Amino acid sequence: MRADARRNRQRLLEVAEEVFAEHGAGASTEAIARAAGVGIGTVFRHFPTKEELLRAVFAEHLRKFTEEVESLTRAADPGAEFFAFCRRFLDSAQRKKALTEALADAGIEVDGESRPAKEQFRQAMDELVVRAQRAGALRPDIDGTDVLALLVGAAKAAEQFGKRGLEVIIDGLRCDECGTRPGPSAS
Amino acid sequence: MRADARRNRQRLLEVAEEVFAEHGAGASTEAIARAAGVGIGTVFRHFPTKEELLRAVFAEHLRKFTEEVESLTRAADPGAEFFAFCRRFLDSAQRKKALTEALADAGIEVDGESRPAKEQFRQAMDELVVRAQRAGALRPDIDGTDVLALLVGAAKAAEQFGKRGLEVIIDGLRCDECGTRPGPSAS
Amino acid sequence: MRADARRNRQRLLEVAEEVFAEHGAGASTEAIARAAGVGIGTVFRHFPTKEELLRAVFAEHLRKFTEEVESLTRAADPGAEFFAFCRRFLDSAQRKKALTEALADAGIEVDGESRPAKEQFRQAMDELVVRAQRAGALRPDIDGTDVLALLVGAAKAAEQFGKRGLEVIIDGLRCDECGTRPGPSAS
Amino acid sequence: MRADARRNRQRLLEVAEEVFAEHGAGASTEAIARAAGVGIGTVFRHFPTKEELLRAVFAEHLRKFTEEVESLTRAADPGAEFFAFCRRFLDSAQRKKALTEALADAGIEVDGESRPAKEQFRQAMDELVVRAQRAGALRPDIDGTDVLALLVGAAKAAEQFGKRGLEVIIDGLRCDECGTRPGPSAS
DNA sequence: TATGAATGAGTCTTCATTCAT
DNA sequence: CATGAATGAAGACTCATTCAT
Repeated sequence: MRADARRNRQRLLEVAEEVFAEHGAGASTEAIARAAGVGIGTVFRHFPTKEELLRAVFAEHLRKFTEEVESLTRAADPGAEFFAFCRRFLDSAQRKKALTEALADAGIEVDGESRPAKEQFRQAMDELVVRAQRAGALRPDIDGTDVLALLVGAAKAAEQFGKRGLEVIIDGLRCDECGTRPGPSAS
Repeated sequence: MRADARRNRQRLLEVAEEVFAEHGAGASTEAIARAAGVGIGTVFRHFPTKEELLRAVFAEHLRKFTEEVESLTRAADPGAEFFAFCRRFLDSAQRKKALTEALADAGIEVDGESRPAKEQFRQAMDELVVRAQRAGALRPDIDGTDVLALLVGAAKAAEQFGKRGLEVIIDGLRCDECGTRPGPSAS
Repeated sequence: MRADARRNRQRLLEVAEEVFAEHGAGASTEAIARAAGVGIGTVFRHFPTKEELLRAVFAEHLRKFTEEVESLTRAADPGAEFFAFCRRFLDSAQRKKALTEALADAGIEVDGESRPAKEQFRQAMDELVVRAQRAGALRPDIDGTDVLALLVGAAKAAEQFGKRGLEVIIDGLRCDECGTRPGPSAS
Repeated sequence: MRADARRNRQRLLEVAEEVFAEHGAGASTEAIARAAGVGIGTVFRHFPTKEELLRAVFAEHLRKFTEEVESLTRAADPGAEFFAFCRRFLDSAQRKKALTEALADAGIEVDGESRPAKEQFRQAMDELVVRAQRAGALRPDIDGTDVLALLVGAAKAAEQFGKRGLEVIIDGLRCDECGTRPGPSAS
């Protein structure tokens, strides 16, 4: 029986991610239940509040995202991989405005449960950044949080203006002229 | 009597800007009426639809913003002035998330009335950018729209992460090494 | 000054008749003010309540209608004139559903002011009927009120089904076979 | 659970018929909810729009009415039964002004769902009329739609003037003197 | 007196949440 | 556990009526 429940919960999370991504956080709980093929009561059994559902969806999103970032730290060319990651981020952000905005909130809300997840996520980002910096591809005066901020901002900008802004940001991040730039040389 | 009405309308716009900026576009019309100290009927008399109210608030915001940008094109040092403007933008965007997001939409919705206002705004931005580029302070391969995109993105990022991201963007925008950078040298 | 007022009042009555006839009694007072080219305050100065406006419009309608009916009692051929009147009634009722329905209420509401008007109207109808009856064209067991009822009903029916129903009613009203019909011979 | 819902829906229909009949279609949805002893949300769950509620009430009314008419076509004396039906119609129309008016619209609105119901209703009326005509009790130059029109009109008239008008109409419908009347002898 | 801005009760409708089945 | 019917607070919008100008 609990297998059913777990399967339902998972399905709900996936469907909700889909629906929220498409219609924003304003999507009705009923719409999600319908899309998941369950009764609305089931949604509220698993997530007693719409906010909790949103939180859970975001947590799942964060989890998958963290996983991806972590996997990148095993890349051969950290510099190239870093910038490829940036571009990939924008692509995926297209269809997930709401979630990307939620991702932006990763810096703020410090309530219990998702704390560790956020911490892990930040560590992964930092690791990614540090490796690229060590490879001399990335300016040394920023950290993972800064990069996330810039990417979220770039995604926001891309919503309306296309992705040209990202290239400026990337140029600002590069360290091609590390030696000549006045920026600090220590992390 | 029309003086009263105009005063009320103006007051409503200001209050609505305040309220929307604080609580987002989801703020209830009633809340705005309350904040303005008028009955709800008055709000709807001036703005027959919530959307029209939002539009009007945004139009006012855009107008003031355009004015500011235009005033900058008379600055002595276009380069310095440009970067100062960027920083000022972020400061003012703090208290106006919703409006800044609406500003982002300036690129999209092309419905009748606000069209000219947007066009004027874009021209002002372009002028600002071109002058900074002529002064050799700004990379030549971008235009006013790109800058707006980046600033909106930076503001979005700053909501959660502070303003450090802006510096990266600014570094990406600079043209200290115009000659050495691989970017195109023509506008 | 009072000339202005009187002219305004008259104009309002006419316009209101028009508007109520077209959009029903649900038409907004503001719409009437607009159509009359006056401020809404003026409407309420002349008719302190929407209901009073409706009443006044109806009273005017009734007055004109009574006039017409009275003029008919001077006709040469009372029978022919009577049936012509019936047909004319339907034609004019087309564009004035709401008023015709209001006319139906002439039988009911017995509040002060319009009492005499209704009485006068009923007398005119009775006179019209009696003359047709004396001419042997109309069955003798009905009175003006009955005829009004039938015409109002026919008008209602005609809204949806066309005017064929009227002919049946007319056949029922005729007295071609007065002698043979079992109906009572006294009024 | 669906049993409950069905019961509620049925109850709502009945109550709504009552309320609309008494206060007209302008009666507030809230009033109906109150009268039915349910929350307003329940009304909107069953009938997502006030218009849909009105439609449903009318459809139910039409259904019952059609049933009654159909049952009459099995009567022994079609002529007597026909006129009895006319009189009964008026009686029932008393308490259902709004619905009777809606019935009048049966001739007009031709939107999807209620189409078949209206068709069935009209057939039943035609059958009723034809049988009375075959029995020599009804003039042959009219059909079911005409009769409905006349009855609706008579009901409207009766609202204000009582039922005497109906007798005139009935006299117009009779065929006692079919041979002598100038009306056409073919259907 | 005319005006039209202001008012707010009332209307339809949505949606998160609860609970009987 | 799942279901979906019931709930009612809240939101956008309308309109008769009042009143300052």
